[in-house]
Amino acid sequence: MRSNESFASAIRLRGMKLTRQRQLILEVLESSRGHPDAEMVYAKAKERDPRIGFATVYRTLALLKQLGLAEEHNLGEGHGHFEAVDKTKPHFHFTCLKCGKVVEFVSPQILRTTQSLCEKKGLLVTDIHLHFSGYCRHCRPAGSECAEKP
Amino acid sequence: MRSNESFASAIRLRGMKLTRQRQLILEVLESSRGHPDAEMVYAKAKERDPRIGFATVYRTLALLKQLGLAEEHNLGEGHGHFEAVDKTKPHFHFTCLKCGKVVEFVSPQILRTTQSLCEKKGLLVTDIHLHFSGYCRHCRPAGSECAEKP
DNA sequence: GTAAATGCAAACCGTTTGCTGTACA
DNA sequence: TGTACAGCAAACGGTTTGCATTTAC
Repeated sequence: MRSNESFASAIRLRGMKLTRQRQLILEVLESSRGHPDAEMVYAKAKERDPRIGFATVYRTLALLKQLGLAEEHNLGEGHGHFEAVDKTKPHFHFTCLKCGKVVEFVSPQILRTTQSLCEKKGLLVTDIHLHFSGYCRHCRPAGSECAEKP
Repeated sequence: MRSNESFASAIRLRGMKLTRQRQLILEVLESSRGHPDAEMVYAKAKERDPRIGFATVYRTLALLKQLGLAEEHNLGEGHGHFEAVDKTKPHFHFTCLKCGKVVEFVSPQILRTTQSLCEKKGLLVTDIHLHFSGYCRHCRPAGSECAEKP
């Protein structure tokens, strides 16, 4: 909940209001371990505020994205998945095409390479969405050429 | 149109039929320079076959994806964009958040890093979707910290 | 008190599906 | 000629919007 104060100040800075629902949705997102979609956020929020509506969830998720407190990812399901941002830990996602498992990755090297590409082309990169898909250790067809190291 | 024969054989191998519409949609995709969405593909196809329908476009794009002849990308617009695959040239996309321009990237280093991550975790990667967003050279706010090299 | 946000339902938009007629093999 | 496909329109699912009401400030 440490981001609650920064949320409050960012909101007030813009002349917006810190409502019960907005706080709730941020809390739901921060306490979610995985990558909930809007429906899951709605369901979890509804447990604590049965009167909350879908529109509020979507509007608040959009607001959190704008404020840099949440990220939306396309994990290959055709709809958005959300995640509270921890700026100290940028990471990427792998989705198994068979079992649907999502694995998170950290790769400082990819961040570095991206930064260097950005500099070369004069681009200011604000977001990196790197999404792998394929087959995880357990769903991989036997004899596939990607060797597993012990 | 060099992929037409491989398209024909791939199709026949599966007991499917090589229709006028399927050939047309592949040709439209191959002759498109950018990253058309389904609607743009439909519009271009319709110029040459006014009776073609949306369903055929979607079904054929899905087929081309399955056969590895087309890729679908999320370029941050909330709907799919398509591209004919040139297997010799895997690349990534940057979208400018202000002017919408899409820049293509090649980075063997990122491919290598990805491959190495894949090996370490025992994952078989079949697809890499790397999408940057931010501001291009012309839309970048002045004084932004990402230095441009001459 | 007043501007902004909520909740509801309807609209929206990209995509998929069921069905009947058409055309490839 | 038989089977897969096309075209149409209706359904679908996720998301957005308009509007009356509520709420934070």
